[in-house]
Amino acid sequence: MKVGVTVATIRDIAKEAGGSVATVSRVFNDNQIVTEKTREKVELAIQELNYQPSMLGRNLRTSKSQLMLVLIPSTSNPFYSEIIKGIQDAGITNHYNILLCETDAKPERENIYLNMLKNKLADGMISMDPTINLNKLNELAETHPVIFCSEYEQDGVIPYVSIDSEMAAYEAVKHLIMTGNKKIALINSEKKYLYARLRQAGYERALKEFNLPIQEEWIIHTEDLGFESGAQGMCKLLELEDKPTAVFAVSDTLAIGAMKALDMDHDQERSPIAVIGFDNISFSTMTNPTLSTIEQPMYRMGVNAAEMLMKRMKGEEVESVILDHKLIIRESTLPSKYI
Amino acid sequence: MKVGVTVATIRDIAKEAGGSVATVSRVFNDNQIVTEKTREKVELAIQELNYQPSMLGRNLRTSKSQLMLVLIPSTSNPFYSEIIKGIQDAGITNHYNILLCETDAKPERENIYLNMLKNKLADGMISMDPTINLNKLNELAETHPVIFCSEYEQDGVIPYVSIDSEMAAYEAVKHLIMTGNKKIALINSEKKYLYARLRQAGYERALKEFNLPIQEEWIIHTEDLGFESGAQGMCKLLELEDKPTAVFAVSDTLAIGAMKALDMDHDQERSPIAVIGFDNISFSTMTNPTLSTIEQPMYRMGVNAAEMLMKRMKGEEVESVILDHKLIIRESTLPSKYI
DNA sequence: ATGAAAGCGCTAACAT
DNA sequence: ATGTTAGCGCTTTCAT
Repeated sequence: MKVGVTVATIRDIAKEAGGSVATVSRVFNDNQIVTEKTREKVELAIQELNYQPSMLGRNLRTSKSQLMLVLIPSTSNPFYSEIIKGIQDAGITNHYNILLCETDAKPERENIYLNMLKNKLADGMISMDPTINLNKLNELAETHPVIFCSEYEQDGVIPYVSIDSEMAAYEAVKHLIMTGNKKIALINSEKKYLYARLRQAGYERALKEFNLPIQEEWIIHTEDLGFESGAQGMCKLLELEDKPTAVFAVSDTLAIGAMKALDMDHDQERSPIAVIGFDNISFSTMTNPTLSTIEQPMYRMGVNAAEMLMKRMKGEEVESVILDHKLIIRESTLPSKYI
Repeated sequence: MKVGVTVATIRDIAKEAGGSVATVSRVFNDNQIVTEKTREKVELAIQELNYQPSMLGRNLRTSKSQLMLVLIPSTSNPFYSEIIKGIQDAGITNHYNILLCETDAKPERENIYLNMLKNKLADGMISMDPTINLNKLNELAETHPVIFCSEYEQDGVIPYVSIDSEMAAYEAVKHLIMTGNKKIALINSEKKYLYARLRQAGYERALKEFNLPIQEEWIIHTEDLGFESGAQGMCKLLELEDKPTAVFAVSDTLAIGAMKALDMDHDQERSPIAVIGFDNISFSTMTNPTLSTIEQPMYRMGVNAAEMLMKRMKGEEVESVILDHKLIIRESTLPSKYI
C-alpha cells in the first residue's frame, strides 16, 4: 500500500482543464449548460488524473449520504437474505447503498444505528427488527424517513410492507384440518412480537371455526427461530400424553427443526405428525419430507420497502402495503406420505 | 415526519454553552485539556439540545468514514452469514460499521463498490467475492486497505484469512476412502475459482495416494453453489453406467442438493451413495441423513478479517492467516446408515 | 485552558 | 456559458 499518494480533488481537475471547480462540478452532475468543448476538456483532465469525486465532500454539501440503513435481528435466518437482495437491487438502481445492521436484539446496538440516522450518516431506515424499541423509533420517524418491513406496529404511524399474517396462519391451519387433523399444535415464538400474536390469532380462529378445542399444552413458545428451538418444541409435544397429529410452526426454521426431532424420535408406536411452516425459504424443498409452508414474497417485500423508503426520502407520502401470501402444499402435510 | 426541523450543530452547542466550537469538539473527543467546569457546561448544552455530532462533517474533516466494505457474491449462501456476523462484531467494538455489498457476479456492481473505496465513502474493504476482477483489486490495494476472506489470490500481495482447502478436501476424500469407498465423485464449482482448484487438487491427491483412478465422468462442475445445482450434479452421476459409491461436494449447499436428488431417485436397485460436504452450515445437521462435512471456522474468519483490516487501516502491516478446519463425521458417510 | 480561524471537497447561488 | 465564492459541520493549528 503506497503511503502519501494524494488523490486528485476537484480543484486539481479545474487547474488541469484550465477551468473552474464549478464547471467540473457541472460536468459531473450532467448539467446540460456546459459546452461540448468545455466538457471534453474537463473529461480529459478527469481521465488524466483518474479523478473520483469524494462522496465525503458531496455528502456534506448536500447533506445526503445515499445510504439506507437496514435493521435485522440476525443474519442467520435465510428469510432475511431474500428480502435484503430485493432492497439492494432496488436501492442500487437509484444509487443507494445499504448499511446492514444486525441488532442481535441488543439495545446498545440499536442505539448506535438510530444515531447514525440522526447524525446524517444514513438518509433513511428500513427496520425488520421485531425487537426494536418502538418509542425511540417512532420519535426518530418524526424527523427521519423510516419504513417497516415484515414486522411493524399495528395502528402505528410508520408505513410498512408486510403480509396478512393472521389470514396466512388461518389458511395453514385450515389446510391441516382439511387433511384430516383434529389435534393441531402451534410452535410459536414469543407473544411480544406482532407476527407471533397475529399467527396465533389465525391459528385459533381456524380451530374455533371447526369447533376444535384450543389446548394450552399444544401451544409452545420458543425463545428464537433457530432449528434447535423448533426441535425442542417438537420434543415437548412428543412427551405429551395426548399428542397432536399436526403442527403449525410460525417459521420454516422452526418447522425444519421440528421435523428433525420427528426423524430422531424412534417411537414406532406413534402416529405420523404433519408439519407446516411459514416463509418458504429455499431449504424447505430440501428436507425429507419436503415442507408445506406459507410463501412470503420476500424479494418483492424488499423491493417494495426500498422503493417506499426512497419515496419517503424524497418527501413523498407513502401508504402501507400488504402483499399476497400463498399456501404451498408439499409432502410434510400429505397423509399419503406417512401411510 | 416533521419537515424543517433543524438539527443542532456544534455551533448551537457552543452558543448555548457560552463557549467556542473548539471546546465543544474537545469535549466530544475526550480531550483531557478541558476543565471539569467547562466540560459540564458543554455537556449540559448537549443534553439540552439533544445534540449528535454529524458524521458527515467529522468524516470530511478527518477523511475517514468508519465504514468497512464487505464484498460477497450473494447473500443466499448461509456460509457468508456467520462470517458477516464475525466481521460485524469485531467492527462494532472498534466503532466501525459494515457496508454490505452483494456483487451478484456483476462487474458493474463491482465497479461501484471499488469506487466507493476510492472516493472515500469507505475506509477499507474485505472481499469474499471469488468473481472479483483481480487486476482492478490489486491496483486498488496499492493505495487502499484491502483484505481477502475465504477466497484469495495465491501468491498475491493482498493479505487474506482462509483455510487450507487442499488439505481439507484431501481429508474429506480420505474419509470416504477409509469408510470403504473406491468410486468417489466430485461435485465442484467452476475451476476459475481458487477454492475449486484447491479442493479438486486435494480430491485428486487422496485418490492417487490410494491408487484409485481419477475418472473424468465423475467430476461435475456446477455454475453456482445452489441446492438445485447440487441436485442436478447428482442426477448426472446417477445416469452413469458406472456409478460412484460416494460423492464429495465442495459446499454443503451442493451436498444437500445432491442428497435430495438421492431421496428422489426411486431406483431401488442402486447401492447407497455416501455424501460429504464442505462448510458445516447449520442446516447440515437438519437433513436426513445428517451431513458429514468439513467445518470452517466462519465466525472466527470474519473476526480475523475485520481485525486485519482495522490494523491495515491504521497503517500496520499484517500477515495472512490460515485457520484450522475440522472433519465432521455424521450419518451421510456412515455405511451403517444404509444397510 | 480557551478561542479564532483555516480548511477538508464539494455544490449552488450569484455575478459576470 | 463560465467563474467566484460562501458555506455544509467538523477538527486542529496557532494565538492568546
